[in-house]
Amino acid sequence: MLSSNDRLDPAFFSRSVHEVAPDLIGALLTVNGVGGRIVEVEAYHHTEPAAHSFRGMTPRNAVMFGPPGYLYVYRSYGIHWCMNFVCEPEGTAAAVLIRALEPTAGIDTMRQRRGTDDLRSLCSGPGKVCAALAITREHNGLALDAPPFMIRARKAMPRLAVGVRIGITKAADLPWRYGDADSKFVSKPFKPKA
DNA sequence: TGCCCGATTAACT
DNA sequence: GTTAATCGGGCAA
Repeated sequence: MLSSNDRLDPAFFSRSVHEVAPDLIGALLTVNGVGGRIVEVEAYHHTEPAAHSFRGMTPRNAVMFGPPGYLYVYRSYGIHWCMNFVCEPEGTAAAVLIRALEPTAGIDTMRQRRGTDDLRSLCSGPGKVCAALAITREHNGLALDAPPFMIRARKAMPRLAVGVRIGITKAADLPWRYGDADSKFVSKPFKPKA
């Protein structure tokens, strides 16, 4: 699952999105050395209607149907980019959306790209993450275990939070949003445990 | 070809 | 809390 240098490889991503998603919380993600600690993600699976892959393969979502450990990038609301890690065995068409990072590397670069100095709003949302990391259509379909990407397993176990996904209307009740319960860098607070 | 709507964000009131 | 910005994908005709 982990290579000797703690880099996450395709075997890590070949598991269920519901194992991969929580395991990504606390992992380090950088693109060309710029990035931070993953604090919020969401899982998407072809069996539920909120997933882009729900209605089969199209030119846009083709990468989701490919092997795990690759990046799926799409344009959101005609304005933003969102990045996903393809998971599960090839052909499953499941992925994890990266929703928020705690900035740790290349902070000045991210401040410039985002046009703000506020650390908390630098990467607190999927569109913001891609803006800060300069992710665009060009990165769609690239392997995650090779430059410019670097994904390292977490060093310490965070307290996990789970909730419903944000900004969707279909399958809106599925609790497939995962986060670090103690991070203040998430896009929206997780509802406290009942 | 046309039409509707979205895995969002920032700037409003 | 509300809403405009902005455009490509997916589906109906």
